[in-house]
Amino acid sequence: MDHSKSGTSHSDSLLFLTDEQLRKGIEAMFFAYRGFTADPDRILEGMDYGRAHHRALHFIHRSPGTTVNNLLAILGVTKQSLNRVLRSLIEDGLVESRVGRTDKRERHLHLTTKGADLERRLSDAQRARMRAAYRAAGPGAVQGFRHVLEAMMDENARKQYLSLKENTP
Amino acid sequence: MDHSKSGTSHSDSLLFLTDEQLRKGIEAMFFAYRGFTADPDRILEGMDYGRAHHRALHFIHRSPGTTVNNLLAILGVTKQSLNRVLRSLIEDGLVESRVGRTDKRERHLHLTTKGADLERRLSDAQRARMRAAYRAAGPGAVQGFRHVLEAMMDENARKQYLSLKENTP
DNA sequence: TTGGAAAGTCAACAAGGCTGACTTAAAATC
DNA sequence: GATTTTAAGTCAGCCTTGTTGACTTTCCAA
Repeated sequence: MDHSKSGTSHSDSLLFLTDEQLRKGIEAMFFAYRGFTADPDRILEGMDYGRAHHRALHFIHRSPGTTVNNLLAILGVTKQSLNRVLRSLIEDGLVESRVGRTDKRERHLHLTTKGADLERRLSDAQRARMRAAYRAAGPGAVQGFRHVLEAMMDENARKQYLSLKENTP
Repeated sequence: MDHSKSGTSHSDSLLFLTDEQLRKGIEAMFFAYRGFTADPDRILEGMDYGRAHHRALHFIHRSPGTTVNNLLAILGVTKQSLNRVLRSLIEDGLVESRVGRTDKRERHLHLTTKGADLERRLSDAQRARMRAAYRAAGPGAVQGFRHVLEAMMDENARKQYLSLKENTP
């Protein structure tokens, strides 16, 4: 517990961090995450879908042809939990599940036109908020934001995050 | 949709942001939030408590004597949802509910010694991760991180965030 | 040919959200 | 002083999204 005079804003390279500063960061994460999910949540309410469906659509869009196992690892949920979500998306014709060519046990997931449409609505909203936040915070802030978030991830998640293709910062 | 040459990292003041860059930010939020909640979740698993209890403990610790209505506004959940959480915390002797002096309808919430102990365990873990992330990202990153998160909040949440006392950045 | 991996399914449960309806006590207003 | 409004609490029931555990089918690989 290092209580350094409470409220000193030294940004020297030794980086003294008071409990106050750290708590502010923690609370910022809490409130910001609510904003981060608010727009997609609003779009999805009324449809039969929720945040879990959004996440599936996002990562299938991002990595077309990904396998179920792959998606499982990225989302960090159980097979049964993902299956419930995936089943409804496939039944409703938003996602297509193709039997693997080389390994026929695998299913490769793709968005249909309908699925891509919804994904676009959701990600447009989310990108718009992100863009506004970046603009408001200024050019320097963007790098710092990403660096702190990356350092906050679990080792495993960071590897997955970095290995998602098109990774040109 | 502005596709500017894909992957150019201009940090000029006009701040051209490609969809790729924005998507990376979105995914960073997703993976980082998992890390952010991982340690408290681990501590709480096995106890009868969850993330909702953690949040209540955090904000009661942060604003001792806060009323139920106040907490409701900060957490952004319904009375019934918060009540379930609060009830178990009070029954187990982690939180004390005191009748208001001036307005006897109000209940003012305080942590007991036992409640403060658990809160400390949880926030120590969360602060340790935050501190490590800040250190890894370097001095400049901290400001950027906070600025972007603040700009990402809903108007309402931002006001609540800023009005939480001891706000010395 | 057999063992193990990928996918899918059924059942049951828990946490933590929600709505709606209603009570009690006390403050505020008319 | 009577009435209305506010703060808190409660009961019942529902939904989403997570969990375990058990089991099947298909198919690759040793």
